Amino acid sequence: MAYDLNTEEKIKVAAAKIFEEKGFERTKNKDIADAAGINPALLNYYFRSKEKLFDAVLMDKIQTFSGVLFPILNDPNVALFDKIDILVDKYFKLFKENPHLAFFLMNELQNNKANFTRIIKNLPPLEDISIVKQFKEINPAINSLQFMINVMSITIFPFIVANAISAYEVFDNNEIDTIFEERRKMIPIWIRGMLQNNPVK
Amino acid sequence: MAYDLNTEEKIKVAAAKIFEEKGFERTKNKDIADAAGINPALLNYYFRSKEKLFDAVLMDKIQTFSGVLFPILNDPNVALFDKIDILVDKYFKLFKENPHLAFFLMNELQNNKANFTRIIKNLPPLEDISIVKQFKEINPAINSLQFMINVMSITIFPFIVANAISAYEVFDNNEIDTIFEERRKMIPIWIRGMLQNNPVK
DNA sequence: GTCTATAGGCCGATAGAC
DNA sequence: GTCTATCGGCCTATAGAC
Repeated sequence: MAYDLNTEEKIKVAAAKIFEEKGFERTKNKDIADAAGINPALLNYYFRSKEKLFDAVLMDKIQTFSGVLFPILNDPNVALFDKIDILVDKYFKLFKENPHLAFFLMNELQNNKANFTRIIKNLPPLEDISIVKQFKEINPAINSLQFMINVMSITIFPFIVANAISAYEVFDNNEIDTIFEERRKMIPIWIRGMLQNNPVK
Repeated sequence: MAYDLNTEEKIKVAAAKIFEEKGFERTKNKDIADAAGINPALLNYYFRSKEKLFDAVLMDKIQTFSGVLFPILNDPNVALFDKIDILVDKYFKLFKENPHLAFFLMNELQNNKANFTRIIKNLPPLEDISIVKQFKEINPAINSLQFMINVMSITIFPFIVANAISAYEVFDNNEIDTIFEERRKMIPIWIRGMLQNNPVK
């Protein structure tokens, strides 16, 4: 915890960490207060309620996640496999710094539909997004959406599982790093492989 | 709710459904009692505590999930791509019947480490599992674990997300069915494509 | 702004009647 | 076995002193 934060910022930083690890219900105001080194009553003083604090934190996290995603996917000046390369690279950095982020957002996507609905409804239609057009150029017969699903799946899902099982000591940290480092390099190649081998459905 | 169940079974069936949808904390004893059509006190009479009821339900669900997985992956009489084909097919059926199952288990993998540790520690070593050997036969240079991760990722992750976003009405149910039906057919082909295109790391 | 004290609600568990 | 009534703990929120 940095010492130059004001009380409001301390609360938000601590809350972000603990909500991400434990979710809304299992996080108690006292947990946040202890982590922030403040009195629990201050949480209500600054944020009115636990729920409003949570919403503020959630919005930040959604922004962090999608701020990585959309600018890359929708930049027509970046070629398809460069896009995938950059996307994978950025998500690997993001999840390394925020190991619970993917899991947390997955959870909230399920629990907290109101907050996500607004965001999803504001996205441009799929067929207008640059990467979707690029998939179609390479192979007009394929379903671009399926490839987007595949890229996201093989990028994000392993982080969710790896983080969940990290406490089980099936692999040590070095092994996990090696596995992910290899994935970072291979995912664009795997996607290429999927595309080449793809007949009309 | 079937009418020929005894009270204990009614409670467990109702609990399985609601715990799967909402998780442990957000599920109240009263929710289960209402769904089962019984008095909330009976939950404690039969299962002693909410937590013990949850554990009983969780064990069943882990059994359902892994009961699909391991017999297929470890059967040396089934060829590699037949394995993948069967695996994908079975999981698609399972998740269609239990839309929240993958999400629920993902969650508990994170929250409920004690219950999973025992199970994971009892698995055979990776290199002894039939499908891992078969990956190595096809291409000795590849890392089989990575392909297992890829198969599980592109199979399971889309169900987690699709279910979570189903309330958002981005796609209607027919579209979602079509997308998943295509995935069911394509996943083995995609995996083949990944393998062919894979140099030594 | 920050603290202590406590109100007030919710919920799991149990006692005890039937 | 099943019900009603209630206890007791936990936790969020707030009143009020400093």
